[in-house]
Amino acid sequence: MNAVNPAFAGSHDHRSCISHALGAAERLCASQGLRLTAIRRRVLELIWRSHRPSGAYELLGQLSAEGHKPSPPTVYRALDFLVAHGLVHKVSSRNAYVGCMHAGQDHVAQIFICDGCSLAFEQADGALDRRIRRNARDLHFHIREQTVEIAGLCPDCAETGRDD
Amino acid sequence: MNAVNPAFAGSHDHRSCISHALGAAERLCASQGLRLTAIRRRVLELIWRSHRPSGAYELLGQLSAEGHKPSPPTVYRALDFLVAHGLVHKVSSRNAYVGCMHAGQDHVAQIFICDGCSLAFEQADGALDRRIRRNARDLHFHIREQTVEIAGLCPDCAETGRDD
DNA sequence: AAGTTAATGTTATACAATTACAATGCGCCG
DNA sequence: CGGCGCATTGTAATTGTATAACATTAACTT
Repeated sequence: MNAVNPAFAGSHDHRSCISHALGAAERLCASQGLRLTAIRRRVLELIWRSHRPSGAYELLGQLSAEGHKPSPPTVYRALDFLVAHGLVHKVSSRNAYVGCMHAGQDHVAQIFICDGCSLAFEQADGALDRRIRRNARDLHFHIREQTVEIAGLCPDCAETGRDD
Repeated sequence: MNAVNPAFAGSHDHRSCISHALGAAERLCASQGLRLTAIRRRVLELIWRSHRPSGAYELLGQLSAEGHKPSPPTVYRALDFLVAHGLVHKVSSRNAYVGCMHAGQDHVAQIFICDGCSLAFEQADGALDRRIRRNARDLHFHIREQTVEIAGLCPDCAETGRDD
């Protein structure tokens, strides 16, 4: 797993990232009877423009630039939908949103975010998840959600000395 | 480690929590040549009033109530100081701050936060930390900071069915 | 005492998120 | 077809969170 790292690895065919993500979203919505409406789809596409987490108002700005001019609740509702159905992850430490690389796969994600270039990479280490669940069990704590975010420097930025 | 859970365990002598935290802060500042100024100390005390993460504007309100009337940057600067020196942890998933239970002990914390009563409990599982560090190393990622937050229900709230 | 740096004060603003309510679209059933 | 019910979107206002930029004060150094 995680043999190659699409986000941190040198270059990758990002077009296929996008189409893969959109395809997965469509399949997931179809299979679960969910509606991937125009805004939801558009927000998902915008988020997938890159592997950098997007802020809600950044997305709002991009939608406005297209003439669409939605207001905050519209964007937040789309984001809520996408997050709720596992198509997008919220990056709490940045108040931003990034496309999920394992949509529809039932996983717990850990997200690495580079302080230099802002690229994010998602990992799904089951052993890590289990360790956290075990710790919770020992505390008699019932987990609803895990937030695991690791900030630092990606290989590129570490090498070139970029640090913010 | 973590034999007893001061936050989730039934009652505990919170007065000693506070004095322990303040004492640790004073010792740490003394030993590192840092200045635990009046606001910084006051903010730390306010944070330690409970084991529930406090929002910056909540602290601001409490300071105002005491006649102190600081403005946001003042509080954020105090918080930045406390976080930077490991006296307080930021709980990103809640935009709030909670006292660190292992100040000066060089650890990586995982924070459990109850959706029911908002109590937070800090754990420092070294094995978990090492696992994350190992994953990072495999990705050639240089960690600056880990954010590990687990939301759910504490033993009490799980039992009484409180869920928000 | 003057110079230097850290800390705080002040004003304004940027960014993030939600509340409350209105309007619209869409499926379904009679 | 027409109308009911529900999900979705639109709109306006507000609340909450955080920072920028610059002025002032306090403390430490020589």
